[in-house]
Amino acid sequence: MSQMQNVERQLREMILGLEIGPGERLTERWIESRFGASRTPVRAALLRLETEGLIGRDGRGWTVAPINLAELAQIAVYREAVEVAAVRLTAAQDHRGGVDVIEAMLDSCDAATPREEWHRVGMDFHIELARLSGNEFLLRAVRDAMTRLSRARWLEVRDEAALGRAWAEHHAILAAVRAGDADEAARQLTAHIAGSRDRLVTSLHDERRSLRARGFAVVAA
Amino acid sequence: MSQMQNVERQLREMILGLEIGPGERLTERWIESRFGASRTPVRAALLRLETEGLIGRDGRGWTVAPINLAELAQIAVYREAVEVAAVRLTAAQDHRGGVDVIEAMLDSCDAATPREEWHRVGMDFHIELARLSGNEFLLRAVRDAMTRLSRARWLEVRDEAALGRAWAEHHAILAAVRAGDADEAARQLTAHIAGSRDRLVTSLHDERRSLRARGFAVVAA
DNA sequence: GATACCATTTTGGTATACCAAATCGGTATC
DNA sequence: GATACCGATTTGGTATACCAAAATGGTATC
Repeated sequence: MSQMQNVERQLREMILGLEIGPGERLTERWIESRFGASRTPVRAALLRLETEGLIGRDGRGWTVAPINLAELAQIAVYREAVEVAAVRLTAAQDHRGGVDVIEAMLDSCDAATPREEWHRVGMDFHIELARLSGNEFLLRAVRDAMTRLSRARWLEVRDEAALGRAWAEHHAILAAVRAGDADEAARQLTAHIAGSRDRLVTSLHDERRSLRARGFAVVAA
Repeated sequence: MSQMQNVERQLREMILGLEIGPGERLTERWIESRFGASRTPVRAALLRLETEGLIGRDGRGWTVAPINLAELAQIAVYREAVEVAAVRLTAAQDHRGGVDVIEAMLDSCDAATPREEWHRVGMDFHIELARLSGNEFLLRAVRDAMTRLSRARWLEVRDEAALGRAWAEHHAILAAVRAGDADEAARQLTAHIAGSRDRLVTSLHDERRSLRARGFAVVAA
């Protein structure tokens, strides 16, 4: 694997894992020494992460993207458009096998599963569901949206009940897809995304002071 | 303007303007000498154009993205999802002023207008319509889709009648938006995108031999 | 005449040196 | 004590040198 991919992957993990906080400044020299690569692959990695929306330019210089509540709301609208389109395509095909795999993925989470795994599976559910549509652009869009939501979802304070509700909604979506009922699948998915957005934005809005106290930049809605 | 932006912009224009043909190989050294920049900004520009889908990697080395009929069909599905979502949002708001501006843009094209301008306005119509939604992600998605469609639309053999029909459909969409009729706007837009896709894929499929004779890589559906 | 093989060249990947501009610290002034 | 100013430092932008791997072309062999 090239140095560029190495730096890109590790830096992305540090940002998504909040090891580098939202709003934090990055210097190419720091990354260079941190990962033992020269500036050339570092710059390449930064350019890619910029297009992913994980970092941005602050005049000259680089900044980790802040948590932006208005942006989260806009992403929900975007997600709904592409995910509903994808699930409608999938429901119109015969994808029972693919649905089974996704359902097994959901069921692999239980009380003993670490929170990190729930987080990953919660995103992969949407990505894998989009993949079944067979449309590369819808898949890419969903993956991109999930990446941008990742940190916010990680910071969200989720209670057991909310997680259980989300999983029930996931199952309901799959059931509709399996039945080939595109309208019902779209309805369930729309409701799920709206609920997810509301919980997310409410939680982060309530927690914004403590997040800022941790040094995280949070942009209000 | 930095060298990187310079190279990126000029190279994009050369690719979209078909001065560099679909499927053609690019070497960093050639670009370097062609634009009088060193390899550092050249590499940065290439990385950005890669994320735009205008160039891709061919093992080691860079290749201008071929015209891909299957991809064009997938983009149509993607476009429909995001453009319909955007136009529904817009119709639900009061955007008469914005609609007027777009309509004036359409009306600025007449028999004396060069084909290049029709091409640009035909894409800007969809981009500006998406902008009215106020959603950055839907706008970005539409802009991205238009960029990827640009070369194919330029190669398309369009007769006067088809262009007139497209313009009439544009006006119908705007009328529905102005009336606040989201369902009608969505219907008109969906039909417009489907028709556009059919004409595009059919035209390029018919012309694929002559395109290949011009040295353009055309991937079948 | 076709093909396998080797030397040469070319290419992308990387490291690094240099520059101008922005930033930062400290000092002098009010 | 606040502030304006100036030099030292840091930073991103760029050019360039070097390397290993891949592509190329020519040659020898069958």
